[in-house]
Amino acid sequence: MLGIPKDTLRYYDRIGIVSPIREGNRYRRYSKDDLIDLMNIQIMQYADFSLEEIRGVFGFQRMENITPAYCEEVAAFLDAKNTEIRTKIAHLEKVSRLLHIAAETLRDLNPENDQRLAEIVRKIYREMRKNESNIFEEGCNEHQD
Amino acid sequence: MLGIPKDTLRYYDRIGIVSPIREGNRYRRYSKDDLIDLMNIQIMQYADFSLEEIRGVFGFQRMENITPAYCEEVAAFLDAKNTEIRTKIAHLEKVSRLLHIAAETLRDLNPENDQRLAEIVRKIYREMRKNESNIFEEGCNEHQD
DNA sequence: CTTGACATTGGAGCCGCCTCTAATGTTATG
DNA sequence: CATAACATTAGAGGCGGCTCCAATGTCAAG
Repeated sequence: MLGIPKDTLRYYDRIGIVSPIREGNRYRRYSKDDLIDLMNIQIMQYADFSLEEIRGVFGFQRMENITPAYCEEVAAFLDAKNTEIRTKIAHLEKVSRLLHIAAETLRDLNPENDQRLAEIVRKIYREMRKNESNIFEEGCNEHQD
Repeated sequence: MLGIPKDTLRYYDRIGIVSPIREGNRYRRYSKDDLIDLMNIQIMQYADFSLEEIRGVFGFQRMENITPAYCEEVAAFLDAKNTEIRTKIAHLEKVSRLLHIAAETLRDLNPENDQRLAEIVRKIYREMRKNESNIFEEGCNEHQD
């Protein structure tokens, strides 16, 4: 119904994310609530949550304690995730600019493009390792790609 | 020097991505060119390239055939990657909006927010499965999260 | 009652990218 | 020349999320 392969359903059961009841013959029987859970899982996966995170949310939600405090807690969780997503977007934006300039430079070789590419590469390199010591400054200044 | 763990360097050697020459005692000796390769690898990894893709690029580049045609080929490769990145960004933008609205809805429960959230979830659900049949319309219309 | 199509299980394998271990070899230092 | 601190290797393990397999159990149709 949801397009989830059977092996995946069994996997979810195994790791305790969606555990349908069993009939007398040990066959899994998915209730409406299970289906809703599975749909929520699909949405949360789309939204970049790991199964671990999803399990965390569901673990709490299954108790019927839908208090304002709980809502706030979940909202804070979502906000944190959103911050993470925004960081990823910022990273990808930088990468996109880098690729654009790199392609441009390859297509139209001139000092100005070279300059811009070298600049952006240096910037990225610096920020890639802003938490490390800069030991590497010694033997690498012939980096003239 | 570059902050790359030794195990990683050995791994790169094994998979043939950066293979330094060996001294008489079989110890790896990294030349300046190797260092430059490694820096380029770091940049390309930052830019979301897999080692497989990186190997592809390097395999060609090591021959000295830096013809315009080759430049164009690499540029096209970068463009393709950029398109991919832009797709990812678009996806994450959608997710970010979803998370924002979800958090808002949790914090301020009212029909209007509910409405917007349901709307966006439905939209995502539809586009998540635009290539599948919609068999699932039958038993799931009580999805009132 | 047989057959075929389902279900069940534990366990292995896959992907990319490391990361670690154990057994062994080489080098610098005291 | 002993010892410590490096290097080497093959091979295994780990992550997350499946995916597949073989051996077995259950059920509906003919």
